[in-house]
Amino acid sequence: MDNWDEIRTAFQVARMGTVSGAADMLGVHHATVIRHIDALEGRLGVKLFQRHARGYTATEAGSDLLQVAQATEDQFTQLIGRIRGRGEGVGGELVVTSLAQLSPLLAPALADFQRENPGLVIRYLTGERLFRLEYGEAHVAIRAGAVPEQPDNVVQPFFRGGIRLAATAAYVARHGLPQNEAELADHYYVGGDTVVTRAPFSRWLRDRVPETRLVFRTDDHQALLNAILAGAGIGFMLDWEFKHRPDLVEVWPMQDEWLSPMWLVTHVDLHRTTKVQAFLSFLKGRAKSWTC
Amino acid sequence: MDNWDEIRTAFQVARMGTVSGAADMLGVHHATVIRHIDALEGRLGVKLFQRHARGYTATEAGSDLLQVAQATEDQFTQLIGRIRGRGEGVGGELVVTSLAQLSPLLAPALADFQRENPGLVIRYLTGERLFRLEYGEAHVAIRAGAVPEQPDNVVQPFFRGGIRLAATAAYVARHGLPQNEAELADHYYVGGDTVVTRAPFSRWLRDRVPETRLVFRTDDHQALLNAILAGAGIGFMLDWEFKHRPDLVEVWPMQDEWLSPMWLVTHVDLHRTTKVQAFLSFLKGRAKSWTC
DNA sequence: AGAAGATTGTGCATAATTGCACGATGAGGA
DNA sequence: TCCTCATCGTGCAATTATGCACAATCTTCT
Repeated sequence: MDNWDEIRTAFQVARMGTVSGAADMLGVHHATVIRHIDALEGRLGVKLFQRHARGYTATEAGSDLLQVAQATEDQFTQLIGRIRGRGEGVGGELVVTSLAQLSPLLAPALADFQRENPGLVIRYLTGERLFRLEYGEAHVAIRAGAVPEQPDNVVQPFFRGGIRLAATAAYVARHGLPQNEAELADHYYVGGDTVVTRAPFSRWLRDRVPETRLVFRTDDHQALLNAILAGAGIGFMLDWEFKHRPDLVEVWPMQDEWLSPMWLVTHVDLHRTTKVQAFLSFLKGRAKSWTC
Repeated sequence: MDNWDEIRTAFQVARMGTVSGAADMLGVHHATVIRHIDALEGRLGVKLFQRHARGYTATEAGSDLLQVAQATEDQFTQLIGRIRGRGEGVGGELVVTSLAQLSPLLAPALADFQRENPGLVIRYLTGERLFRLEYGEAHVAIRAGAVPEQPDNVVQPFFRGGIRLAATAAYVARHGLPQNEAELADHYYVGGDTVVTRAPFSRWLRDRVPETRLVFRTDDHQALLNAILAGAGIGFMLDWEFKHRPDLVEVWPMQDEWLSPMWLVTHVDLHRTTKVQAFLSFLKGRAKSWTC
C-alpha cells in the first residue's frame, strides 16, 4: 500500500464528515481532498464514502479505515512527542567511548552525570577497536594523541593527562632508582603486549630501554596496573592513579613530551543536541581537576 | 504531524539501512528519499539518521520511528486486505430496510440469505421513517408505490404484492359479508392510526367507508394483524399472510387498483458491489413465488 | 596498492500535484 | 415557496515534487 497521505486525507474526511472540513483540517484545498479520495477508492476498488448533499458519510470500509487511521495518528503524535522531547531534554541513551586507561577517571564522572540526569542511561564502551562515531556507535568519544581529523567529527581539546613512571616502594627497595638515562636500561618494566602503542611516553621508553627489559606485557589495562602494584616492574600510569596509591614511588620525573593531549570528539549530527552539549560541559568542568 | 509519506520514507530507510535500498523499495528516485529525510529531520529538529559512507544508520529517534512505522505498515496492510475482501466477497454487514408490512416475507428470505453467506451480518430496519440510502443508512431498500426518483439511487422493479381484504370466519359469522359497495360502510375495520398512508388500497377504503368505521387503529403492523385475527374487524393484508391463515375469509375480491408495485432501491455507490448484487439476485429469485 | 562497485549529494528539466475560479446541486429557514 | 448558505465537482494555471545526470566519497576485492 503506497501513499499514506491519502489514507490520512480519507481519515480526516471520515472524521469531519465533509470534504471542506477535512480540507480545512489538513490545510489544503478541498479539490485536493476530493482527488485523494477518488484516487484511493479507485486503487482499492471499493467506495469508502457515500456522497450526498450534506457531505461524505463513511461506508463500512471507510469506518474501518477511520479506526485504523485514528490509531495511527495517535501513534504518530506520541512518536513526534518522544522524538522532540528527546531532542530537547537529556534522556535516552548516552554512549561514550574512550581508551580503557581513562576508565578510572571517566567512570565516576559518568556515574555523577547519570545521577544528575535520572532519565539517562549511560553506555560506556572501552575496547581496542576504535568505535566509529559516523556509524552511530557512540555519541561522544575521548581520543588521545594527534588531533583526530575525521570529516563530520567535531573535535574539542579536553585535557593533557599527566603521566607518571612509577613502581612500588618494594621494587625500589630491591632495585633502586635510575639516576640517569643510561641506568634506565638496567630496570624491569611493565607495558603493553601486542598493541604497538603510538603514545609518546611509550616511544620514549622504547628509545631508551631494550625490549627484553619489558618483562611483563599485557593488553589489559587493569592487569597492567596490578602488575606494577605487585612489584613486577616500572610502568606508566595516569597521574590520577598514581596520586591515589601511596605505596608507589615516582621513578623518573614527568617529561613534557609524555603528555599526550586528549580530545573530545562528537559527530556533527549529534553535537548540537542538548544531551551531548550537557555532557560535554559537565565533562569539561570535571576535567579541570584532572589537568596536570 | 503532517505528511505521513515522509514517515513512510524514513521507515524504509531505517529498515533498509541505505537511501538507495529504500528508493528501490518505494519505487522512487533516491534523490527523493534524501529530500524526504532532510525535510522530516528539519521539521522535527532532530537527526533521525547518521550519514556515513555505507548508508544511513538510525539514531535513537530513527529507531523509535522504525518501530512505530512498522506497526503502522502492518495495520495498513491488514486494513487494505479487509477492505479489498469486503469489496469482493459477501461479508460484513448487509443493511436492508422496508415497510414493516413486508417483514413476514422478507425475514425468512433474509434468514436464508444469511445462511448461504455465513460471514454476513444482516441488519433489517423497519420503521415509519424513510431510511436514506444516500446517507449510508441502508444498502438495499424495498419501497412501494410510485417509482422512487431520488438521484444516485438505482431502482429495479421488484414484484406486485397481492393485497387481500379479509376478516376472520367468526367476524363473518357475526356480520356477514358485504354484497355491494354500499354495504361496505356497514362493517368494522382495522387500519393505520397516525400515518396517513398514501397506499392505493388505503385510499380505496377511505373513499367508501366513513372514518368512524375504522374502529381499531394502530401503526404497529403486528398489532394490526393480530387485531384482524382477533375478529376486531376487516383489514388489508398481504396475500402471503392471508394464504397461511385458514380461518380468514376474503371479504372483497382483490382489486387491480390495490396493487402497489414494489421497488428494489440501492445507492449507486453500492449497487455494483458483489454483496449487494448477490442479495438482489437472491431476492428476485425468491420473489417469483410472491407475485400475485 | 589499485580498480571496481556502491552510496550519497546537487543542479536542472520535466512531470505531477495543488490551488483557484467557477458552476451545480441540495438543505434549511423566512 | 423562494432565498440563502454550504457543499461538492471540474477545467486551467501555478507551484511543487520528482527524475535524471553527474560528481564525490568510501568500501572492498584482487
